[in-house]
Amino acid sequence: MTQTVLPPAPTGAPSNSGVTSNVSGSPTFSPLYQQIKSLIVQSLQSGEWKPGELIPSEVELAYRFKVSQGTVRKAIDELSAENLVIRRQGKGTFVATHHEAKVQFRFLRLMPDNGDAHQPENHIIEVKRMRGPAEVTRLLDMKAGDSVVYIKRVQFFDGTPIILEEIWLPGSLFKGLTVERLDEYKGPMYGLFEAEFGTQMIHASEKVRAVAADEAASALLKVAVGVPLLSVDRVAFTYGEKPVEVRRALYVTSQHHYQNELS
Amino acid sequence: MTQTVLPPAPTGAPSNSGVTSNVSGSPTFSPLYQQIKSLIVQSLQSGEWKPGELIPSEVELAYRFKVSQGTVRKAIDELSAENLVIRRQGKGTFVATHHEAKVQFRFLRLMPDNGDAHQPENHIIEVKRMRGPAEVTRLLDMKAGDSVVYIKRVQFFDGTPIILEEIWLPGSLFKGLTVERLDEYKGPMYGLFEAEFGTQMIHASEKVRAVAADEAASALLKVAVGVPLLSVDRVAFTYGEKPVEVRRALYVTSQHHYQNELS
DNA sequence: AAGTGGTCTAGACCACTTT
DNA sequence: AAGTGGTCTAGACCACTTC
Repeated sequence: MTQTVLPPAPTGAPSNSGVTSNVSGSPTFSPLYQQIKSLIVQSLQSGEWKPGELIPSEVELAYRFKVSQGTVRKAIDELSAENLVIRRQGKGTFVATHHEAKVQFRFLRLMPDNGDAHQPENHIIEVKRMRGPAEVTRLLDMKAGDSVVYIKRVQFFDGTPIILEEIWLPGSLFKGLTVERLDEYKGPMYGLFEAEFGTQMIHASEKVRAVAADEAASALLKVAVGVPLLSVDRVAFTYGEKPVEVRRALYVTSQHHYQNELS
Repeated sequence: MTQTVLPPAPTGAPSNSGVTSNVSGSPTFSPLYQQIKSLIVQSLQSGEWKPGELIPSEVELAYRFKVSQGTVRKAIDELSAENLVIRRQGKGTFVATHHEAKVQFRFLRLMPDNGDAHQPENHIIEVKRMRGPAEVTRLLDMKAGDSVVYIKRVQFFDGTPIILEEIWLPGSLFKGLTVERLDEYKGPMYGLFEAEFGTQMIHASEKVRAVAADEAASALLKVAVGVPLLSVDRVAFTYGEKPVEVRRALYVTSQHHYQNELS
């Protein structure tokens, strides 16, 4: 410990060549890794790397953005924590996709009280284009009266109707969406949205209440009028916190429950 | 870029002096920062640093554990992500406490449909010690028939009864818990558990259903029999994934909702 | 053997808070 | 000025996957 080697060439503050220079005192300061993160999100959003695909390695991204691998790593770490990408040691980093069981559990919290979860069976009741109701267009950040796609469906578990859903989507983003398209598609609806319409749902906000079954719900869910149902109002978002789906669901919770982890 | 400075003294693989040596091929391998994390959790659990208090700085912990500051940083980063500690730039890292609004929202997801959340008013109905029901002792990892503390209470928001709860706690951990103790305590119940009984709730798992109000719920929540109520069955855990509370709550959701973020 | 992400170190400077 | 966490770099080796 007596040696006092000459200090290495001072690296210190990064030069930030290639990315917005972080001048001290700059009002719009943001850390380099956040800027890198934004650039990666832009590439995800633009479709440069599609769901399920491999994105460039950390070394390659570091070279592209002219930053250190550690900075790229921190950016990807956060994207991984937000479930936008999935890291696999030895293989690389992949764009998250709804064609995976894990992801589907994140967006459907309904579990059977005992036994394992099965794939639900979809019965589309109605698909139509319409002027969006005021509340829907407000939640979707659209102009009043803008066109939306409306979907009504029932989901069966083991032959029993459990979920009744109404869904509203921006008409501009889901032009070719028909009942046939929905019927022929196997797997989760968000998988269809991702594969056929290039819209990736990355997070959602839900309001849950207990309500009584009305005549319509009673008929479709095969329960008596007045039976308690779980009402789940969802707004789902794609990249950039842009709302792209409004959904109102009713769950029969006599044999199922909504599972939630508080942490 | 032409200079090729002589390489710095090879540091390379860490010697790991002071902590379990990570011999390659060891069957019980775990990264250094995970071991550090466990040691920090032990200190939290033992009460060496109490809720709300400052823990030692990264530099100090690095010296204590004989690892680099970066390794301590990664350990604390994860603890911060898990809400066990809170980092404050310039000040230090603090042990998370239930005496904070933020934490309370994490454990009570009920929000008014419009307007701001107010502090609820507690009305304790009953507190007693009893032999734990089979399902309760099972969920709490206790032996059948072990002693538990039972609490029944109603919570009022703006003078209206909204929540009816039954709570079961291990008798051994909550010896002096009485109705007076609960009545005189202002603030969230988990704050009392933390301050008076040294038990810190760090996460919980909930099963949510819609049920019909029975006679008892009807009387206490001032709603008609049969009205749909949100049923929330919770198991709460302290350090080390140890279950220490079972709670069954009924929420009136005509003016409130259970808020949940899917991400 | 080569490439990927995962861990660990060492050192510099920045932003923020307190003394 | 001193101490804290926050950012950034550079380089090493490890664990895992594929060729």
